[in-house]
Amino acid sequence: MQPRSGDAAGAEPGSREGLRNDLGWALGVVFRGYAKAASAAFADVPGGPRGYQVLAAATRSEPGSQQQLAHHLGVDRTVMTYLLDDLERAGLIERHPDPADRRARRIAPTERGRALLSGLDERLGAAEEQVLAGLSGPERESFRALLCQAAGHASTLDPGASACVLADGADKGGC
Amino acid sequence: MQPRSGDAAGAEPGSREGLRNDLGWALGVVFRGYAKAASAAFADVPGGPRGYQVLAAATRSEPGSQQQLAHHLGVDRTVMTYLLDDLERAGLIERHPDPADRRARRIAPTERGRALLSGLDERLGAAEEQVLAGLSGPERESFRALLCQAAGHASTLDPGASACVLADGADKGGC
DNA sequence: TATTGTTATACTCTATAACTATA
DNA sequence: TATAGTTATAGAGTATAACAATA
Repeated sequence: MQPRSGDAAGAEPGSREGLRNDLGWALGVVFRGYAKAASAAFADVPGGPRGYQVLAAATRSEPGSQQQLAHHLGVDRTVMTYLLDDLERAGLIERHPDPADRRARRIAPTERGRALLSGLDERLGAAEEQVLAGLSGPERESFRALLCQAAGHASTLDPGASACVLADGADKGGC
Repeated sequence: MQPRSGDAAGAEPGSREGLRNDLGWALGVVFRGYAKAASAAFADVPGGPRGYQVLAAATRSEPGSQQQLAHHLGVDRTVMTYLLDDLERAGLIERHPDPADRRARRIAPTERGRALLSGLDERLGAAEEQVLAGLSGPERESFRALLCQAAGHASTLDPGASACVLADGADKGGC
């Protein structure tokens, strides 16, 4: 099996151009790898990885309205409703009407939600290590920093910028 | 509008832990940004960004069988069939039976496919710049290198490794 | 029997539109 | 009138299973 493709045509002279393409390929590989690892790690959490993200945002920062949080996580507001339904049904978060604007709702973690979250952080760490396994310690830090820098810039371009709302006073986006 | 969330609870002391989470968030932001930009750039290409990736692989490297290419791009083999159907219908690629294994098919670009591809590369460059806008020139190169390193490692872990098949003799995965 | 590619089907995820309540 | 959230519906994308041809 596996015919060992070294026999056929092979790379062409113009393969330098082909390398540029690899940003998209590499981004896809890493993203899918992370999504897969995170989904496995959070299999028992309602909503999976995004359920975790919502719980973390509700616990550790000021998530704002449902819509702001949805935008921050890159999901539709209707999806956020389903996500919060599941988390609330599981007793992990609660929706409180915002006194300032009674149309909006503020998301708060329950005691159970807070307790669960601390355990989940360890699992996330393992999943991240799996994705960054090809990098050394210093390389991982560089990669994290550059990735967050790019992401912060991209998210601030978005109108109604999400990151600014979540990270009080932090000017670097979500990082 | 926009109540300026600086008034409420704010970040908690334990926000250091929250930062670890941002790898997933940043990865999502950058990936979605890239996907969006690439989809817009390749709106008229059958299959969008992945149609481009297939066309590029068929033209500039040895894509192997449909299944190998599908694995490399992280899609199901059935999806690859639909993708190739569209590209073939548009006259961009052709499927030739593999003489060595007549179950398999080798994908080859048509003249029209080759001509289209060179024009698409420019569009891709613009899309990439958009995603990396938050990074300086040297930072972009570092980011590319680290990302490809991580992706290369991740894809070689996969059994039936995809990158090795595509990159003749290249030991660094697809990069 | 196992594998490549295809097809048909079912499922998941996401987006669209219509509705309630507040502003 | 416009907006936050909800709900129902439709759509895109994806995976599962069964099939034909070949190994």
